[in-house]
This record gives sequence, C-alpha cells and structure tokens, in this order.
Amino acid sequence: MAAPFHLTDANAYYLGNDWTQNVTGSRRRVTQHDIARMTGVSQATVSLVLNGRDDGNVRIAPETRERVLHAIRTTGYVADPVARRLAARHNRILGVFTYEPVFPTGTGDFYHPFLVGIEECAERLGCDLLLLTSAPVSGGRRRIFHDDNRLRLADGCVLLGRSLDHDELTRLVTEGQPFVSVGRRDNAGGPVPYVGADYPTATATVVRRALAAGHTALAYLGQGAGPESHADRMRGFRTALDEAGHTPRHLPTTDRSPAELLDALLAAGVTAAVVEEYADGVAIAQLARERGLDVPGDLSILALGDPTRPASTDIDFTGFRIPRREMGWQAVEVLTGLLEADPDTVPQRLVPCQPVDGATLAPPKVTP
Amino acid sequence: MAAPFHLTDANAYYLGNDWTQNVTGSRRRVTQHDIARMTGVSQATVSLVLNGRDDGNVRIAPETRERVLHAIRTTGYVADPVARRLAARHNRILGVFTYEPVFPTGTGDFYHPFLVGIEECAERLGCDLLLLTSAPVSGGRRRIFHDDNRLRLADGCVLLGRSLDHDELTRLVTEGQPFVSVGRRDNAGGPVPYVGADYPTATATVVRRALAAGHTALAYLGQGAGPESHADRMRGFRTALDEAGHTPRHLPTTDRSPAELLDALLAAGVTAAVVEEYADGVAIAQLARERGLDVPGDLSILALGDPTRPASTDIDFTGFRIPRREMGWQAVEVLTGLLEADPDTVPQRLVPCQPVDGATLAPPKVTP
DNA sequence: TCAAGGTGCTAATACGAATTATCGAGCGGC
DNA sequence: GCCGCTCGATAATTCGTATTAGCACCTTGA
Repeated sequence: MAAPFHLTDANAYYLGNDWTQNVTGSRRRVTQHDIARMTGVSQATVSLVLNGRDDGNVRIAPETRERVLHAIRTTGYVADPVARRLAARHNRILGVFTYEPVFPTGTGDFYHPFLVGIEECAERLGCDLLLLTSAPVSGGRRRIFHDDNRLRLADGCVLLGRSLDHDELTRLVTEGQPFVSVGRRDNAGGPVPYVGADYPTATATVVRRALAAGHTALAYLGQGAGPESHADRMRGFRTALDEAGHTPRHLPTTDRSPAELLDALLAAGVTAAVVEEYADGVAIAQLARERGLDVPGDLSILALGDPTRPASTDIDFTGFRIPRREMGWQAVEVLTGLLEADPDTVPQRLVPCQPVDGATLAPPKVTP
Repeated sequence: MAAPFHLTDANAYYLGNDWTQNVTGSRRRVTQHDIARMTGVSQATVSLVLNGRDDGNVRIAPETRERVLHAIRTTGYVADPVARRLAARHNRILGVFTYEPVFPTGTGDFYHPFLVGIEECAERLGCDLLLLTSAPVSGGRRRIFHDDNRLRLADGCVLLGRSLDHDELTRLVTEGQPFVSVGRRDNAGGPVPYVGADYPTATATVVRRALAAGHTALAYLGQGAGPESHADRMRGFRTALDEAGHTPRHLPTTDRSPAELLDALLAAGVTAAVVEEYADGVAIAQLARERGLDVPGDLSILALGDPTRPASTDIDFTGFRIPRREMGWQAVEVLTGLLEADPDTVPQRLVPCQPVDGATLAPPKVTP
C-alpha cells in the first residue's frame, strides 16, 4: 500500500483533480500575500489589519483598513492556522487524548459525558478540538508519544482515561506540555494539573447516610487500592466509619464470584454493602434477590458512582453520580487558564459528586 | 525552581508555579538546528537523516547518519508537527463538521454511530480528527464559513448533518476544499463526494417483503420529498409497488396528528403502513393498540430506518437499520482517497442498509 | 593531466503569518 | 530652513522543517 497522504506537488493537491481543485483552476489558497498584492499594500499590513492592531506603534489609515477588509471579504480569505501556530505559538486548538477510542461502541459509553462538557466549554471559548486518534496502539493501549506525535498541533491537551500511563504523564510534565488530566491526579515528575471527582467526600457522605439509617456493619466491596479513584473511595469509607467509631470492613472483589462475595457479606453480618464498581453492585443485588433476600430490606447496597462497565439493570441504586460533564467543562477551563497563565486559575480541582437517593438503602432489620 | 518530590502542602507550591514550563527551565524545544550544531552538520542534513532520504540526489555517509541519529536519541528530539505541516502542506488531520453539537446530550444520539466509524477508520489510517466545534451558531445552526474558520487546518473534511446548507456546500466545491458529505448528496455547483445510505433499495426490499406477505394496500407515511433521504425512500416505495402493479399511496404527515393519520389509514383500507420517520411509527402503533387494534395483525407497520428523533418504545419494528457506523468509516475512506487523488476511489457511494426482521409485519387479515 | 563521474554535504529558499525596527512624508513651530 | 513630531506603512526577520540546486572533494580512466 502506498503511503497515504503523501501529498507533494507531484500529486493530489497540486496536480488538481476534479475533486479537490477549485473552480478557478488555481490550486493555491488565498494568502495574506495575495490580499496584499490585490490591495497594493504589504503582507505585514494585511496581518496588522487582520489582528485589529491599532495601538501606539501600529497605525493603519481607516481607508486602507477598509480596502484590505473588503478584499478579505470578497476572496473569503482565512488565515492558515498552522502558519499562525508556528508564528504566534498558539492557535486556539485543544487536543483531546484518550487511551481508548473516543467513541466507544459499548453501551457503557464512558467518555461521552466528559466530551459533552469539553465540547460545550470549547465552543463557548471559541476553541476547536483535536482528537488525537492517530496515536498508535502498542501494548494494548494508545501511546501519546510516538515518532509522529501531533500533540503539539494543539495549544494544550486534555487527557482522558481511567488509567493514564505514568511515564507518559511524567514526560508531559518534564517537557512542559500544557495539559490537564481528567481523573488521574497523582504527581508525575512534578505536580499534575487535574480535574477529578471528589470521591472521598462523596463516599463519606453515602456512608454517613447509611450510618444515619442505623447501619453499623458496613463493608467496602472492591479493590480499594490501585487507581486513585479506588483508593479515594476507600479513604472516604474509612473516614466516615472511623468518625462514627465503627469498624471498616473490606471485601476485595478480585477473583471472587458474586456468590462468594454475597456469602462472605452475609457470614460477616454485613447489613450495608458499599460497592466500588457499579457492575458488582448489580450482580450482588440480583443474586441476593434470587436467593429470596430483600434488597434493601435485608441488605442495603450503595453504589459509588455510575457504571464504568456496561451493566443493565432496573435497580435504582442509592449512591452518587460522577459529574463527568462538569469535569469535562472544568478541564477545559483549567487548560485555558494554564495557557493564559492566569494566576487565578486553580489547576487542581475536585468536583463534588451528585448524591443519588435511589432505592437500595433502608434501615437494617433488627436482629431478633 | 526545582520541583519538590514531596509536597506537604501542594497548594503552596502551585502559586507562582509555571505550569507550562519544562523541567530544564527552558521553554524552547530541541530543534533540528540544535541537533545540527551538536553534531557539526547542517540543519538540512538533520532533516534528510530524519526522513531517511538516501536516493539518487541525496546521500548521507553512514557514519554521519549514525552521529545524527545518536544526537536525536539522546536529546529526545521530535519534529514539530506544526512546522512540518507548514512545509509539507498537509498534516493527516481530518476535520469533522456537524451542524449541531457533536456530542448531543439528547438520547437520540444521532451522530454517535457515524463518529464511531469515522474514528475507527481514522485511527487505522493514522489520522487525527479535528472537531470544528468553534463554528458559531447563526440562524439556528452552525456555519462552516465565518471570519475565523479553521477548516483549513485539516487536509479535508467530513460533513455530518441531516440538512447541509446548500450554499455552503457550493462554496466548498467552488473553493476546491476536499470534503465528503455524509448523507446529503445532490450536486452543489459541481459533483459532491458523498456517502449515503441506499434508501431506495432498502425501502423497496422492505416493501417487497410486505408484498410477499400478501399486502396490496400499502401507504407511505411521511414527507416523501425534501431532503434526499425522504425522496429516496419514496422512490424505493414507488418502484416496488409499481413492479408489483399495486397503487402507491402517499399520506403526508405534515400538520397531521397521529389520530388523523391512523383514521386516514383505516379509512383507505391500508393494511401496511410504511413510515418514513421512526417516531411517527411509534405514535401510530401505540395509538392503534390503544384503540384495540392488533399490530401487526390488523395493521403492519414498517419503519424506514432507526430513530432520528428520540423515541422510546419496546416495539420491535420491522424495517431496516441505517448503517451509520459503516457510513462514517467509508466517508473517511473516500476523503483520504480524494486527498491521495487515488483514481480507484469511488467518491460517491451508497451503503446498503441492514434489514431488520422485527415484529410489526404479518400477513393481512382476509376481509370477510 | 584532465575530463568524467561519483560522493557527501550545505546554502538558499519556500511555507504563511506575526512582529519589530525603521523609514518617508507631511506639518507646525521657531 | 531646520528640528521635532505624528502618521502610515513597509522591509526584514522569526517560527521549524522540507527540498533542491549546486559546491568541493575524491576516484577513475584514457
């Protein structure tokens, strides 16, 4: 296969075929130079007019300005963003990098809400979004850094992903690449600008609700370690229980079937299960009901966030919602703040999660 | 200012930290010029080595090549994609323009499947995607052309939208902007490269199934005109009925309530309704059932494509599925084909729709 | 010994816009 | 008539890479 896109003067662009050549037969786009020649001024003047410069050092006669603007209007000239970026070092384009496809096919469309927020904010700020889809996959995930990395085409970059690669993060920090991480937020060769969900607070709040309902035997189901998102939930869980003077129990889920987990819960006399992974909550709840248990009567189940894996259920879990759209929005805010070196921008943010009332929390039954 | 490894109070450190400066304190990246000075060669040589040029006109001594490569490796030099693009006049970036937000919040997420296909193909081809989100809204929709249009950053552009603006399309053609329209496909000041769904064939197939089931009184519900997607369906409908020698009936939906439509259908003795708009099918079916009619026993309903407006129902309509993902994929293929001026690329394509068996088609009851 | 040919590299320039130092013209004041 | 000043615009340079013409040097061969 011939290398696609190898466009030199020898082929597409300049050869002019029916499909990419314009009606006048010319193959070059209009440049500032063209405008300049048309209006009898210099390229510099065109640039100055375009940028509305009219300060102390630079003055353009209104008449000239009008002539130039008119030519621009009639030719439909638009500045080449690439040249602009090279010369001015910015182009109001924001990169978006994910470690998985941005538009996943699965139902558990994890990135979508983030993108909604990112797009909303970008649109409001007049920025375009560059999806770094070309990053080659190696070792099962996309890599930011490779031989033809186009990150720098954008002014800065939003990183989306449940597990960002630590080394790549480090390299970004080291190279001074402006970026914001959505989710991941530990240091990597320096402080990392991030927008995360406030899992500790949200988890603690949920746990306190369970405590208020009368539960004393609560267990945390999940890893409780590894990614910050997990460790943070566990931390919130611990905090709330410690406050109340109850023992925090931890039931690791790795390599255990829902049945084993449920058995373990019941054997330990747990009345409220706090599940890290939504899908685990679904499995446990279904199994419990199949066994004739009442959820939440016999067992309350609290879900720490929306599904990240596809999980279909009609159960309305009590817990919280991860503010993904809001996080996307704020990520763009942080990024543009960094780019403008705005001292008022807080570059590390935790966004509160939204509590979900749901129907899986009830006071524990009093053991006879 | 060295980055501390342990932060007791991270916030204290944030103040005054330059978040876009790299660790060495220098803001400048390594350039080919730097490499050249380090190795005692010229910038041109570095470029030649980097591009692996070693043909008739250009020769580099293996020893020199190694020296340069070594310097590149130790400095971690990466070519600036911006400068590269400026010189090469292409950048493997494909623009994606939609007339509505790319990531709609509504449930009827119309663009998503297209985007999935577009991204898949772009990833395979090593292209990045530029979402033209900064297009300002005027007159209720986004405009491609405006004073700070960034379309030209991309090599070419995929146009998504149920109703592309004819004038803007014309301008794209006139200016010789490489683009592909997904959906719309009439000429606009010249032939328009497009990827569309094969509505005529799909509709005719559905109608033939109804005919095979014994229906003879079929009616087309919908505009049947206007956007090509509507006109095409109508055409397929007509073709299949003409073939079979039955009268094609048309029931325009504009300004008519579902009740009126159902009344009209029944009054005309129609046994199978072929609905242009999924949502109309839902409304009619529900109403019919409320009135005690059996769907499909008393009335078969055939849906010509997936919902474009949000419509929730548990009815499993017989009809066809629009191959949106496939269309997105092929749009990228066409676009890159145009860019490469590949003579083998067919720049106007109709993709077959996937038949859906469903449960809303049954033989008509024999009238006593 | 001199032309022919090959080898290895560089100087110069293009790409398109942004920016700065500078220049000429016009004008008023003394 | 000259200085100083403002106004209006331009030439020249920058950004980092790609490309091409051509130069200097070497080796052959006759």
